[in-house]
Amino acid sequence: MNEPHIHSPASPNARPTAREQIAACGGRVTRTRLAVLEALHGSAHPLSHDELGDMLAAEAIAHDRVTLYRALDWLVERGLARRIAGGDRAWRFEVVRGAAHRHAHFHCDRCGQVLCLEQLEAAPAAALPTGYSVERAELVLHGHCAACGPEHSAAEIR
Amino acid sequence: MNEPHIHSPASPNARPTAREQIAACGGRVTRTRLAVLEALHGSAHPLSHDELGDMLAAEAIAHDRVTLYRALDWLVERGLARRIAGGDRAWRFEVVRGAAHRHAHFHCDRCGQVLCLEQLEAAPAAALPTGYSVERAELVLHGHCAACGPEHSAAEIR
DNA sequence: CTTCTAGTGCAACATTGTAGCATCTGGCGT
DNA sequence: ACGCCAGATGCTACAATGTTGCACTAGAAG
Repeated sequence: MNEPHIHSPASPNARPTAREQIAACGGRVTRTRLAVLEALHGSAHPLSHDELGDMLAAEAIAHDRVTLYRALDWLVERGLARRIAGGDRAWRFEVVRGAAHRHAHFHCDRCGQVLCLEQLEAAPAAALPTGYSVERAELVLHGHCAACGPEHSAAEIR
Repeated sequence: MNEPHIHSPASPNARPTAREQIAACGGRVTRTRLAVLEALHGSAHPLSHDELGDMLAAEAIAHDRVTLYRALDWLVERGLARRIAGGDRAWRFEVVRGAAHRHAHFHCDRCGQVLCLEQLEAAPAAALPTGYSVERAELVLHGHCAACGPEHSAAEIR
């Protein structure tokens, strides 16, 4: 585990660029990693593989699903991104903004959209049997987003 | 764990048997549903599809993965069972014991075991954007269980 | 510019879950 | 007890998501 707090020499207080973040982790700066990290930085909500794949395809960058998987794995492993398990069995990814900042997520069961709930902190450990150790907590609220409506069956959506 | 087998059709206050539960939902009492529901009732922790499949195979009941999927879907749909998303992309299932009783779960990232944390209620809604509605909250703690050890890499453990 | 190896791309595979359809059977009426 | 038939089952085939192995490409260091 290392410190991704390497700032650009010119602007020590600014958020490091994607390029700087990648280099600071000892990895090569490749178009795939760059594009993925920038896409995550630019998105208001966590992105699925599929969404990222579409974005990269639009930029004619990644021509392979596997490359994307590996780039994401690398980002997660280096602490630059975080993996979130949605209700379906597809991962979502978001950038890690603050070191210890963990927030809950909202998953729309209708359209699959995932939203960050910055205000809601995932409450950590309660009474666990001895020998158990908690590394992280994931709090996911399920329901319907505004676009999908509270209850009326909007069959035409999606 | 706490299975008081005191369920006769004549005692309306006791917990209904699996057979009664199924019949009460308007479904046919088949060996698959019966075996699945009883397996869930008898288990201290949520069971994965795989585990259930093995149990049914041992009893020579379900000869098909699909049948098991459908039986579980039916139980969930009728409110007799509940589906939990683990860290991997396999569902776990547990019986619904009390109508509104929702508890958190612990997922061992090493062996995949899931544990119920009865004391820990999944804290519901916080500030959500207008138009969003929450149906349920899932709180999952991730870490290592006692068998897998807190940090030493026990490579021989699955 | 050359070299070394991390990263990429491809193909094949693994796991988990669904769809369609023929067959069987639990519960019902007779 | 008998037969009916929609609901359940058991196939096979398929879909979605993620992983592994290996040959090839291209960052970046010298």
